[in-house]
Amino acid sequence: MDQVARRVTIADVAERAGVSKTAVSFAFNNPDRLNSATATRILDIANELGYRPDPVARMLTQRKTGSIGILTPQDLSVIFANPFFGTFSAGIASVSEERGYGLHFISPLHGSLTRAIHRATVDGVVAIGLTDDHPEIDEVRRAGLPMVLVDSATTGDAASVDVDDEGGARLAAAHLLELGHRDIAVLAIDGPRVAGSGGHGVVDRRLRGYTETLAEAGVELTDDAIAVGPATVDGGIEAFDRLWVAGRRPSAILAMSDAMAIGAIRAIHQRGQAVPADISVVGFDDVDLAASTDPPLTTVHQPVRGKGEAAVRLLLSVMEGGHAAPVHRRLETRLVVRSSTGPVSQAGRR
Amino acid sequence: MDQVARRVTIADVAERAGVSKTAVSFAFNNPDRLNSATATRILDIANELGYRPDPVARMLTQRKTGSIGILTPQDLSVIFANPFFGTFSAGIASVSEERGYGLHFISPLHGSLTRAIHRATVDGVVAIGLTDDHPEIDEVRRAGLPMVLVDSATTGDAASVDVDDEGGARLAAAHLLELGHRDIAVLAIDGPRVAGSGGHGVVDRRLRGYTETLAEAGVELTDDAIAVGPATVDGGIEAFDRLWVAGRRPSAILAMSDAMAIGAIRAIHQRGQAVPADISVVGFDDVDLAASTDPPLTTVHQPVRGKGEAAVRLLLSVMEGGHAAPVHRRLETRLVVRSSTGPVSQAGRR
DNA sequence: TAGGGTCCGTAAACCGGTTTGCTAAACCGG
DNA sequence: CCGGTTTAGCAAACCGGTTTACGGACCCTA
Repeated sequence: MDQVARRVTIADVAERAGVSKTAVSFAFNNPDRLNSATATRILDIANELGYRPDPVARMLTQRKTGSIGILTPQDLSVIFANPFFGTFSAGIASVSEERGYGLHFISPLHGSLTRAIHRATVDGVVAIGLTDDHPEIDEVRRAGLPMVLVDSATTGDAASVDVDDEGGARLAAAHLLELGHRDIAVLAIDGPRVAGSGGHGVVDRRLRGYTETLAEAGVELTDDAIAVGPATVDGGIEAFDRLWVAGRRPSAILAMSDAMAIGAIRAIHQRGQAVPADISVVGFDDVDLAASTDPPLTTVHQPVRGKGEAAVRLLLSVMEGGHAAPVHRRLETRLVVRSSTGPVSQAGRR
Repeated sequence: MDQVARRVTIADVAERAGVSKTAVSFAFNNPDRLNSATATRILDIANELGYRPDPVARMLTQRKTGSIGILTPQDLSVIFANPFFGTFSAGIASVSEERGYGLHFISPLHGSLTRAIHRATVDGVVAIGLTDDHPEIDEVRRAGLPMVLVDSATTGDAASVDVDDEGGARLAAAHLLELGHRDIAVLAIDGPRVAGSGGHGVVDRRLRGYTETLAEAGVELTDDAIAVGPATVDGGIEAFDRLWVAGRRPSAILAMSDAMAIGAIRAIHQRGQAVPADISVVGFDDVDLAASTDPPLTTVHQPVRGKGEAAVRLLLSVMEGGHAAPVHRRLETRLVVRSSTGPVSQAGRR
């Protein structure tokens, strides 16, 4: 027994059964082509030998992998820390599982998303948070992979699923204005390449919604009222703290994600302030737990799970049919008012 | 141009460059074997043609896929709804990304986990929540894949990572006893095959911790004080509601996951009761958001992210070295007391 | 000038399956 | 008994790469 346990191949089964490889292959994939007695005999022997067709070899000949990729421009270790992503993934999974596809997450390997793309064995890709100008998009395109963009900028020729970010942001800003707030700070999501004007699509759109709505009410949103961080609880804490130590004392916060909003609330409490008595906070996403936070979060609802489902459905239709023109879907957002926002406080306001 | 856009293969590049396939392969993987001028010329031509080595073909010859699998006995669409899993995945991702591995999620396809395992192209598997007696474990073993079990029953011959579930559960139960609670209900996690005594390892261990600790104080935990549901917010809501409509009015709840605990709190509020004034709630996991719920959750802390990291590290060491004896790691749990628990109320208790 | 090393490149085998003709035998009605 | 149709199974090509073994050219040394 000094022999290393080699994998059982189709040839082993064929030899043992006294038939050709073809016959074995047929027994598995096309039993009707064989005498049913032979087929079951082959299957029995295969089973006895513990033979399982090598999925990689199968992929190679069939030119399909049976799984779809989820492309993220940031490390999964940070993306997964955002509850938004869990819900989004649940949406993705629900339809891909139903359709028999596995899930493969593609994230930058050693800093290179391009490298990760070339290593990935998938039949199609859902790219989340990649803007059109990201060079990696071309990489996927050149690889000949069907793709749908989620939360990008929908100008391109690829199919896409988005939500009405700008509209949602406007609702959030308008809500705060209505409550009398004038000194408002923004907690923005930190993309991998946030600098520059053409940056992160979602961030841009939301920011535009905030800025314009405030501007229409005569309130200017200056750059130093915007703090940036990853879309996580810790990111929200740090972003708010940076504003605070810089001396800003806003009466309200517009956070671009619920995770950041929750972080902000935590940081606010740590500074001895109350929400919403001293500072109001509005989130974005309306994740599952937003209704259960202390205080329950006022936030912009987007159909997170539905977005994932729609993305995969669209991807599958691109993979199977191939539309003439790329489809762009835009889902609705709405404001959900809970208890983290309230009228601006008289006391302590300058 | 009626020609379908065929993928550019290594042969195309070779022909165009007037060299052999071998040379092209070397240019990519072993440039030193070639005259550097030739190598760059080949690379240039490859680039110009838009050639990318097919990852599947590469996998086949190299006998490795460059990605690790995460095996879950339940549909991802429900697993991902639990914030625990996001954090756990973040842990997994952080070390697998660092080591250059992609992530592939393996969940039951059309109800069959076995089928999913055979389709999966991975170099190793982290199985979460699979008990030793699950037949799928053998399937992985027979496929010759290195594997580590997380949250299973550590009796087997496979490497494993667990936490001290029973100890944590004891702390939770003891805490409630100390506060004077005697009428206590349990919200248990619903596994795919929860029935039977040999069922879900984690559930068993936690339940044992609850039961024995209560029993030592003379409090019996009867079957009708245990409600079962998926480890999600909705699962917690439904489980509590079932207890409620069955007429149970416990003064405290032991939930096996924070998501369920939060669901329970929501359901309790809906019934017009207060937490912890009327009913105390203890969770399990201590997810990121547990400190931010209303009220902040008293819960059993386990190092969720660390568990993911440890699992992958262990898996990689199995894949690379291959230990003589399987390693079993057990991480600590501890009770974090926040505000969802309080002394049993005098009023209204029978 | 023979012998021995590098350097550069190639042909062919190989990874483990699937699929496409093709053939030989059995079957079938007339 | 004969031509035509099924039925059952096979050999070989193929998917797209990697790797081994080999050989020619060139250089150096004794």
